Amino acid sequence: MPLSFFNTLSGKVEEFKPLEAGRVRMYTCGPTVYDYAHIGNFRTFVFQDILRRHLKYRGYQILHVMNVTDVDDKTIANSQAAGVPLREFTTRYIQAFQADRELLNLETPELVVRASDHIPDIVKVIQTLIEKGYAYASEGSYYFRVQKFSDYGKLSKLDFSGMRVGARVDADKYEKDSARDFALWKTAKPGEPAWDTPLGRGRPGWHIECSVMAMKYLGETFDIHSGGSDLIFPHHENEIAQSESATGKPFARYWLHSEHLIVNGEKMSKSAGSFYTLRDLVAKGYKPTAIRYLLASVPFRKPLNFTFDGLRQAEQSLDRLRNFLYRLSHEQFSPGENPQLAKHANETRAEFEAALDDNLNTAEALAAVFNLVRDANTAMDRGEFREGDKAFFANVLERWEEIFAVLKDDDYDKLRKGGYLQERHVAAPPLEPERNREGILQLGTLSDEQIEDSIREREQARRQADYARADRIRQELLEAGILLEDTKGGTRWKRK
RNA sequence: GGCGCGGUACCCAAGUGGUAAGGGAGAGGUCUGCAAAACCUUUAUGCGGGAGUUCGAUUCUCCCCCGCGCCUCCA
Repeated sequence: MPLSFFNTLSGKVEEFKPLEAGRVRMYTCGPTVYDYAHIGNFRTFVFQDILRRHLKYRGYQILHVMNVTDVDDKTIANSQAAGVPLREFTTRYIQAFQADRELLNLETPELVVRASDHIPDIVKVIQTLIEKGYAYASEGSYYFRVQKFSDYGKLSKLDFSGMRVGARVDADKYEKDSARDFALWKTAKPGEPAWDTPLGRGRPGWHIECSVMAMKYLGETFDIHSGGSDLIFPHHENEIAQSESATGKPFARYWLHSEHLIVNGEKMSKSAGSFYTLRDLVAKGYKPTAIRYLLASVPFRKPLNFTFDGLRQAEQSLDRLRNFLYRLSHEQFSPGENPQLAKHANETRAEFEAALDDNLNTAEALAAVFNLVRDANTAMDRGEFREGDKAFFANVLERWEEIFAVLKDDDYDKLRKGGYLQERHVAAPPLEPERNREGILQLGTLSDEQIEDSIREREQARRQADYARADRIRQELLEAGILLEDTKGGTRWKRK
């Protein structure tokens, strides 16, 4: 099957063919930076990351633009509440967002652009819309006249003919000719940030920034646009209306939307205590790579029910893969090659590639690799694995990792460098008094040297057949979050 | 009410008109000083419910039930 995606616009899985051979122009809706992003947001961002990684894997050169909404009602309200100027306030959250992205191994798009840096571009497009009769002014604000755009509703499949106006009454309703019209430009309100422009003093509406920035960097027609399913209406519908009215050309060709993450079967909510940021989960001791694994493991078109049990399962699954990787790199095998294994390795690569081509079926891509791992482990246990097979397996896993980016166990280093571990000085469970006094057995605080010292101590005890002491050391380390495994090649340790 | 996404074993989850991938968890076993890891065996005559089409449906059609989302704040 050729590379195919479910396109919201057509409602079908379609073969993907970019406008320009070998090149993909892609726009993704990024965060509104009024607070830390939550794991529901990251579900979408992980999906977008898998998307861009797979496109790269398939040899496309990518130009990926992600916006940051840094001027809207929420950013203004929160910055004012914090007593910090808007620009400074949003910059803080952009930095926090980038730090979270790095923890989750999300690649940085070629361009990350801020709405507030594009005011003149926005004004120009609004002026075009006014000239073409799609926009009108009212009390200092400008609105898009939805009725003028006959294709309105083609993305969301909403039928507006004869539909009564929704129960929710917008504050701007009486300024608009029609309740469905939406703001392109909002006139300045006292005390709010505003720009002096030919349109008057004010700020952009929400939707226009994406139309403007996407077209500025990607052209009037580009390949892929994506975001969470809640953006289909009104945000993306309005982007299409504005952009296509301004240019007379199709806007984005493929629209990809990820389904939402829910928590314990319900929408995340602060009042229900089910609202989690990445930091919240890290503070609870979960690894970012396990979180990425969980978010990536469910195909993007399926709602993902987040539970802590599910997160623990993800950790276990990931450990299985990492354990195999460890065996692969640390065990010695007899010389030669096992042709059957090499064949299986190559087949596995074809399988996970085909799975991803099929609308990014990550679950199937995972299954292919687990099947290979099981068979390789079996071969290793039976002595049928050969030194020459290593390369095939390493290659398959490396290729797989280009997409999933979860195998490298560098969470601890990244968390420490990012200052995340400061929140993790949790008191260790009861331990031997003299060790506890040293203060070195707190969770996540043992250095590699300290761990290796303890392991040497235990090795000595084992040689002397003092298993009680050896087991005690192992238990202490375990309580400090360090797991030991005695392998043929010596004792291996890892951070739980 | 309209539109959309789902409902597969204890949990997560793939998938197909021809008889259910994979992961986690549990149980038994092998290995190990013991663990851990790994391996082997085992856990859905069943795929929300009902009717229909068919030689045959979990997979197609219709109706119904349930969960989630959207219907101008929302990834």
